[in-house]
Amino acid sequence: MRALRKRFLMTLPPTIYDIAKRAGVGIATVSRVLNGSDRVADATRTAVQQAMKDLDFRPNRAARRLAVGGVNRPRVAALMPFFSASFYYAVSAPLSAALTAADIDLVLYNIQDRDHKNRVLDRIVAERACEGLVLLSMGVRPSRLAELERIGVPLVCVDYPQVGAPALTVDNVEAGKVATQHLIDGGAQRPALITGPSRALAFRQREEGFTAVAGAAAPQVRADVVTIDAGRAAAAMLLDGHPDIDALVCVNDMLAVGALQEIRSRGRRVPEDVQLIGFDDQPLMDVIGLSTIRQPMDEFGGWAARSIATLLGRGDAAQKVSTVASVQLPIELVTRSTSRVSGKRTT
Amino acid sequence: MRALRKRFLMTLPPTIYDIAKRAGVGIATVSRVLNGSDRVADATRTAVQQAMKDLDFRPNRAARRLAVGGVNRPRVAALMPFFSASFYYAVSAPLSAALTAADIDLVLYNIQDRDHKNRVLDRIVAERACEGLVLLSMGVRPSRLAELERIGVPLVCVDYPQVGAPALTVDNVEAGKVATQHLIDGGAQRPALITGPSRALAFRQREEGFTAVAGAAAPQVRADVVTIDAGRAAAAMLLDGHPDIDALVCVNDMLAVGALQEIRSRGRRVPEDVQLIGFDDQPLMDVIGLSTIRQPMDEFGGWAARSIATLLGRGDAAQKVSTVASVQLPIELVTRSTSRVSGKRTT
DNA sequence: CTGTTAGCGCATTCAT
DNA sequence: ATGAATGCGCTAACAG
Repeated sequence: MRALRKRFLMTLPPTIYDIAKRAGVGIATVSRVLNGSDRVADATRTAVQQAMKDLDFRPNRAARRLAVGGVNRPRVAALMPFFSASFYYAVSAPLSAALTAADIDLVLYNIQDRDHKNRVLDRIVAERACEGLVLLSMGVRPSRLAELERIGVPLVCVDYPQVGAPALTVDNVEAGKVATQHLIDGGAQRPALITGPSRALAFRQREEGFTAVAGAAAPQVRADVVTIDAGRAAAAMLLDGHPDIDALVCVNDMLAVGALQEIRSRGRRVPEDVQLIGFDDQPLMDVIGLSTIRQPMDEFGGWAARSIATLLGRGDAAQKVSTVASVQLPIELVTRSTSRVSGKRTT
Repeated sequence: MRALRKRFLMTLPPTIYDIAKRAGVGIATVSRVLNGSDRVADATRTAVQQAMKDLDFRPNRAARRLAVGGVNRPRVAALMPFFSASFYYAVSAPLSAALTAADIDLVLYNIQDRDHKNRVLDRIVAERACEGLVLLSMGVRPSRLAELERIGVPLVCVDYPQVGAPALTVDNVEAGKVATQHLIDGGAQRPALITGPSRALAFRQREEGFTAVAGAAAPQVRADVVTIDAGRAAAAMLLDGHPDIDALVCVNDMLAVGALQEIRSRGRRVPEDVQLIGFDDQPLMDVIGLSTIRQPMDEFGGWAARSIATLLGRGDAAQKVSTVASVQLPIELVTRSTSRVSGKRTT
C-alpha cells in the first residue's frame, strides 16, 4: 500500500496521490491529464486541473523519467563565473560543442561568488544531479574533492590549478612578467598596472608577475569589473595621480581598450608617450591593434570536454589511450601597435 | 518480487541487480560501494567494483534522485545555434543569470542544424527532460507545438517569429531597409550586399530588406559563416566583380569588419569611396567606428528567462500580473565613421 | 472513460 | 559486514 508518507503539515510537495484524492479520482486519471491524453472526460479533466492548481502541483521529473525509462544520458555540470564575455564564450562554445558530440548533456551554472558556488555544489552532491563536473576559473577544497570522489563524480578544472584533479592552466605569473618586461624593453621607465577583481586568481597572478618585474612601488589600481568603461576610469585615475606614467599593463584586453581610449582622449600618443598591453588576445584585438599576451582560450573548452568525457568512459576510441592529466598551455606575447618592439618576440 | 526484466540479449543497461548477482552480493552492498560507504569489506568492494567495470555499469540518475528525494528543481532547456559569438554570449549570459535568480536549472543544447534540433526535441519530449523550453533563432512546426502543449512544456522563442508561442523579435526586414536606405541617403549609387548562411531567418530577412530598396539586380554574395575572414573574402569577390560598388551592406558586424579590412587593403577609403554598414552593434563596434543597425541583444536572454519563469509559475510577485506575450523590440540605426550622414538619424 | 496494479533503479532502514 | 524488504512519484498495461 501507498501513502505512508507522513507529510507533516503539508511540508512535502504534493504528488499525484494528493491530486487524485482531492479531485476524487484515481492516480491513473491524474497521470492521463498530465500527459494530455484525450481519453479523459472534460469534467474530470477540469477537476483534476483545478486540484493541481490548488495544490501547486509539479510533476516530479525524476519519477517521470524513471517510469518512462528513457536513456540514461550522462550529464555534466559546468560552473563558471561570467567575468568576461569573450572568455566565457571562448570556453563554453567549444565545451558545449564537444559534449554534444560525445552525447553528454551540459548543465550550466552561472556562479556569482564563492558562497553561491558552494550552495550549487552542495545541491549537486545531495541530489546526484550530474555524473561529471567542470569548473572554470575556480577550484574546490580537499574536503569537497573527497566528497566528490566518494560518490564517484569526476572533476576537471580549467584556468585554475586545482590539486588532486586534472586541471588546464597557463602560467599567469610568467605572463605578467613577460608583459611588463616587454614594455620595459620598449623603453618604459614608469610602468603602472590596471588589475581586475581580486577574486579571480588569474588576475592576482598576473598582478604578481607585474610586481615582480616592475617593483612593489609601481602604481596600480584595481577595477571591479573588466569592461571598457572600468578600464577607462582606472586609466584616468592612474594618469591623474601619476602623470609621468609611460606604460600600462592591463590584466585584461577590455581594460586595455578602455585605457587606450582614455590615453588618447588626453592627447597622449600610444605607444610613443604611453605603451599599452593587455591579456587574452580576445577577438578583434588584432583589428584594434592592441599588444597583448595571448592565451589559447579556444582550447580550454575542448580540453575540458574531452577530459571529462574520458573520465566518464565516453571518450572516443582514438583518444582512449590518452590518460587524463593536468596540462599547462603556453602563453604568447603578441606585439602590435600599442607597444614598441625591440628585439625578442615571443615566449 | 523483482527482476521480471526480460532483457533480451543484454540489450538494456545493467542495474545494481545485475551487479549484485555477478558479484554474488546483495543490492544493498552494491549501493554501498556506489556511495562510498566505509562499511564494506575491502574484498567485497573490489569484487563489486570489478563487476561494475565488467558490465560497464552506470547508475541511473533518475532512480538515484527519486530515491534520495531531493528538491524537484525546475529545469529549462535552451536550444541555440552557435552562429555568432557575441550574439550567443549576449543572449545566454543574461538568460543564465536570470534563470539562476529564479532558481531554475539551465540545460544548454548547441544545435548544429535542423535535423539535430529535431533529434534533441524528440529526446526532450520522450524523456521528459525539462519543464520549459527556450529556442534561440529557431522555431518549431505546429505538430511539435501541439505535442509540447500536450505534455505541458511551455515554450518561448527568441529571434524567431514563432506562431502559437511567446516570441521576442525585431523587424529584420525593416532593419535591412533602413541600413540600405541610409547608405543611399549618404550618396550611394551602387550598393551591394554580403549576407550570411541562409538557414538563419534573420539573415534572409535583412537580405529581403536590402533587395526591397536596392533592387533585385544589386550585387550580393553569401558567406557560409559570419566571421571576419568570411567577410573579407566576400568583399574581395564583390569588389573584384563589381569595381564600381560604392556601398556595402553586411548582415552581421563581423562580416562588416572583414569587409572593412578588405576595402582598406585595396587602398579605397571608407566611407569616401565605399560606405559600409553592419548589423547587431556588437561590443567594440564603437571603438572600431562601424556604422550598424543595433538590436538590443542584451534584452533577449532576460526576456526569455522571465517569460519562461512566469510560464512555470516561478515569476516574481512583482511581475506576476504581467501576461506573457510576444514582443517586437525596436532596432536603431547607429551612424559612425563608415557611412555618411545626411539628415535623419534613427528609426 | 476510469481505477488497480505492477514495476522503473536506487537508497535505506531493519534484521542478521 | 551484509541481505531482504520497502518506498521514492510516476507511467503503463490491464481490467472493468
